[in-house]
Amino acid sequence: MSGSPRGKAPQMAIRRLSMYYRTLAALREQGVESISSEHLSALTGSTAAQVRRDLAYFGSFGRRGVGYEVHSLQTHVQKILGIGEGWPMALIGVGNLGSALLAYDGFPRQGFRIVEAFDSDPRRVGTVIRDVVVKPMDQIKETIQARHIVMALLAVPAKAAQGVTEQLVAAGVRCLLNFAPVTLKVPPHVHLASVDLSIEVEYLSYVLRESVAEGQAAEGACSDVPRALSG
Amino acid sequence: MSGSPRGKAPQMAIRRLSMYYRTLAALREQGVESISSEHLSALTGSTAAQVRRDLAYFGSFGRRGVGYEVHSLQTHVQKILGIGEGWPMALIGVGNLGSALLAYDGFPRQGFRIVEAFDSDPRRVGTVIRDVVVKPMDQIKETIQARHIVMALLAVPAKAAQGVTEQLVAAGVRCLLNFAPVTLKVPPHVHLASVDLSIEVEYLSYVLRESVAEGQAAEGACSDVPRALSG
DNA sequence: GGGAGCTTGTGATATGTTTCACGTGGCAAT
DNA sequence: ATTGCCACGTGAAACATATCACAAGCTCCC
Repeated sequence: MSGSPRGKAPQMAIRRLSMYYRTLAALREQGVESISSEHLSALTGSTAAQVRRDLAYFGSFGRRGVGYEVHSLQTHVQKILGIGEGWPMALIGVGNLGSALLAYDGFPRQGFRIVEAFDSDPRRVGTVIRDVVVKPMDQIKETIQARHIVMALLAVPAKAAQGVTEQLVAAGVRCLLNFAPVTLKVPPHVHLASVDLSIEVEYLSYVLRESVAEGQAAEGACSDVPRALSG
Repeated sequence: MSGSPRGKAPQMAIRRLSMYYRTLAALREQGVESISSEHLSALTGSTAAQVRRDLAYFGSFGRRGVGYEVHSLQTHVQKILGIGEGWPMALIGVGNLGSALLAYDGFPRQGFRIVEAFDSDPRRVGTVIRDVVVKPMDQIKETIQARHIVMALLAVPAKAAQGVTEQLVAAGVRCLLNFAPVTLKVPPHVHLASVDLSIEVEYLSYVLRESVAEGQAAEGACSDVPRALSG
């Protein structure tokens, strides 16, 4: 019954599943065949109960008294997350950050690939990075529709972000990962996640200031940042 | 009484304050002098009650019947977040991502500056990017201590991350923003936040899969990703 | 000065998430 | 077989966060 959620999983649970997945992959490479919720939680900075609960949202994958079989659990988590569907991705904006995203080997390793890249700068159009040819912006719609791309990475300047978003939505994109420091408006059927460096740095600035202000040593400042999946 | 929190603010509240801050800065550039919680919430993808509550954790900055004075509120939020303390930052790892971080203009704009960069690759050591000279790894400790750097951005390969982290902690760093896809272990007095691209993409993959599976049109798929500060 | 209309700040409430604690099932060894 | 131990799965409790709804306070206008 691995496909039937009992109740719906919190977003944070999904994010933790990603971490479990990565850890399981590493364990498998090391030849580890079985693991307990206790051990897995130690490796991912979670708690044993949390690991069990997170998995329980989707089914029952372990054996009482024994633990989880690494390979089987990895496969289940992979299915849950939709890794391996091999969703092709488009990248918009091939500046410093965009280039870094193209080169990021974490994506292909997890089964995601940037198959198209776009930029508005004529000097970048036509260049080839990591086997991907940079195309001009006016080819977004036809390319995305032709290749049935549903996920896009948005690495354009803040000012251009909303306009590009609308083009992408019009082209049929269903998921957006935004790197621009702006609040994007998208229709309800489009899913949006954002990586906002300023927010992360300012959050650290806040906790730093707070811990300095409150005598620092006192009340063992928690080093965990739940939302940011510390670690 | 702007400095006295009544109860402690949730992490998410802090992250939203970052968004309010950015929005207020933009409003000020546009010459807007006053704003209501209703309007501010619309601009940041929050709700009016949430805006008021988030601010109320730190004081009472508005005027009933009127709203908030943009400049004054921006100043207060800036103080709360510790922006303007001008914490100098160190960057470890000047690969694709590291270079992008050096070039990211969102940091200086918000008052954060990368003042030192390090890399283990001899070919990169000595190069200058954005006025920052790349130094070898063995100078981490002395440099960080000499310049009293408390925040570091970690853009090294996953395998090197834990080792470098320990060097940084030993050097006295208090805050780490980690970009490597690993679970870092840090002592309790060190604050840690992570940006993990695989987690973001896999989360989108999950919600996409979910929305496709559940008939997609049904029950207006929520496009908001609280943790990721959608938009 | 007084009333109308607006928006904040905040108790109370509802919702969501994590943690606890233990029943259940499974393995190993005697 | 029986005993002892282990670790999962899960209802219930505790905790955290978000939402509601309204009293308090301000401004403007008459």
